[in-house]
Amino acid sequence: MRSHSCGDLRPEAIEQTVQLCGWVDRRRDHGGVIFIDLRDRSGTVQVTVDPDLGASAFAVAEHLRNETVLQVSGKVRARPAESVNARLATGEVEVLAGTITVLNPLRAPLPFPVSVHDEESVREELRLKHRYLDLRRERMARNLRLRHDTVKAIRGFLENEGFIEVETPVLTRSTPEGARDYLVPSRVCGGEWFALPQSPQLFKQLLMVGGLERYYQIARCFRDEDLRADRQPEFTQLDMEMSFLEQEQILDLNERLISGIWKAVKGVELSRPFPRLTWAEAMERYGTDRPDTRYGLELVTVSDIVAGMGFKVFSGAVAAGGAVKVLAVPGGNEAISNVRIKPGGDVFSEAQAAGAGGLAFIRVREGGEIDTIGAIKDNLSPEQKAHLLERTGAQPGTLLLFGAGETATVNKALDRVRQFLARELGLVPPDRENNIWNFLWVVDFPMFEFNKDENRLEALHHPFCAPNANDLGHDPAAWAERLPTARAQAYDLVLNGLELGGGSLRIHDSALQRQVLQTIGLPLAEAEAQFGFLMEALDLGAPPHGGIAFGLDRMVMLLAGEESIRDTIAFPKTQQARCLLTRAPAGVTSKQLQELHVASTWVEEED
RNA sequence: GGGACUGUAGUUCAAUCGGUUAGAGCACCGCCCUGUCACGGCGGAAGUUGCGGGUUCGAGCCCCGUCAGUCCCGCCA
Repeated sequence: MRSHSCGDLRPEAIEQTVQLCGWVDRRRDHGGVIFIDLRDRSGTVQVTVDPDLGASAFAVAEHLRNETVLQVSGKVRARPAESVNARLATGEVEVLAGTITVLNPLRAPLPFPVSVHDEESVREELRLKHRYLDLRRERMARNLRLRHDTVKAIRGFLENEGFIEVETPVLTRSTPEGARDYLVPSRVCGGEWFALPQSPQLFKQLLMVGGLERYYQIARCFRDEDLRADRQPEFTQLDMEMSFLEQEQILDLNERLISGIWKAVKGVELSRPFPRLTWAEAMERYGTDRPDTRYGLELVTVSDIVAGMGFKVFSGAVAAGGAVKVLAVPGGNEAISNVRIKPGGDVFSEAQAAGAGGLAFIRVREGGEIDTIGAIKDNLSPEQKAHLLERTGAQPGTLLLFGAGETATVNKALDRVRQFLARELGLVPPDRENNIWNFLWVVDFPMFEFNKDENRLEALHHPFCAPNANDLGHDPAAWAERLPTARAQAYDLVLNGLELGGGSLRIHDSALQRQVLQTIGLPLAEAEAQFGFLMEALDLGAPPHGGIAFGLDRMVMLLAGEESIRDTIAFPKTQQARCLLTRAPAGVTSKQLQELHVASTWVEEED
């Protein structure tokens, strides 16, 4: 319901007749004046009851509870300028009402305050149960408008770049790699199942084979995994794919896209090109493939310095093929007490949560003297000490935190400690409105990583990424041998330590595609059964192509300064993947199950 | 699957060491008020302290279980 005359509510529209609709804001009511919120404009209009109506203002207001839906017809009239309280922006005009019609009275008390100016926090459970009320509040209305502005900027930019938007199926086939699928039983093909897409990956590649050189889609994706503040079972991706472009061209285009979004939505001018970091360098210096570069505290590897020393925690880690790395904290001697680093302390707990046994530490004093446990101090030669201080750039007052063990564990622990300390030491801007935008491309990911549980390689991104041509070589006979250690032509866009999106150039050679699928342990027969249609398409004139996908919910979350993507989604689900509003998921009738050839599963589980 | 936090009136919160009849703001209801804009004044109603059990002379508070929400680990090509 919209006021068709809202556009007339400007100061110059004095004495003009208008009709408007909105919600009563009774918290701002006085007996003689009714305040109406026009939610779509975030504006408030004052309505004065015309005495000619024959009813007293109080008699009218009596029927108007907060959030009553009204239609008002009357004349716009000017307010005395001196009585306008601009700070509250309650409207520079008011309407002298000729008629006031209640379009919908409030038939039940409000479950929680809805006034658009009320920023009081409400339990999220309640907000989700009555999401339509929550959406009336200023915060959610603002976030949804911002989301709209973001999508509008995306569509505008890609339109200019020659992209066209194509929809891909939501009912598709289940594929073995990746997250758990949401499954949909087929009634017509009894016993067979659709899966909801985890991403439109294969379809967008097929669109490239179809000759659409530049595709995009605001695509809904589904993954049946456990939820987080930034993970919903259904979420939205900006999905893109391009033919004939090389990695640099794709990165450049996407930098311009992102800059365009930030300019349109935040009015921020981003500096380009965005910095690049190889995956190997990111892991080495930050211990993570999505480093937050808003602060320093970089990790330094000292394995070579401490190898063979008498302190077995260090030398043992190196001997076992692991690493010893240091997080140097300037001023850490002052800021971080021993208690916090030892078992039970908060810094210790961070490292432990990442799987580390603990943290060794050295405090650097005046004159390069060091303070640490005897086991380290007694086994450290003057040369080793000098090397350590030099490589870590330690100054008097610096605290050196050591991680030792398997490289992956050391990286994970020190990454966590680094992020924790950055917050503790106030290195991260605490304001929700993020005003530092450190974009970063991480490139040259490995094709695969080893999965210990399943004793096989698995694709780091997905098994359709093209390997680096130099790593692969030109001899197909050597592919099987060279692939496992090859780098991928893959890239992630990282913003302030969060993964905003990622993509790659794709394989357009069916033989190479088969080889990659085999490398991740998929037998040839199964690869054909699952992905035969892809390999066939690759053989029928597939152009070189590549693409990228951005998490739209996450992007909007960052733009809005929110900490959960739920606040960027109109109707999100709870951590149990339930919709509190519709109470989905829910049971169905046995007739429905029968038609779908699905056996009833209401069986009590053992133990 | 695991760890942590939260749950008190419609709502946001309080309630001392386990101790009398569980309080306050806003919302709601009634009366008054025609230039207010978080209007104001007077009055009122409103509670199975999420649910179940236990300890105790006595439980909102302690213990066990359970439900719901949130954060995190695992998981998320």
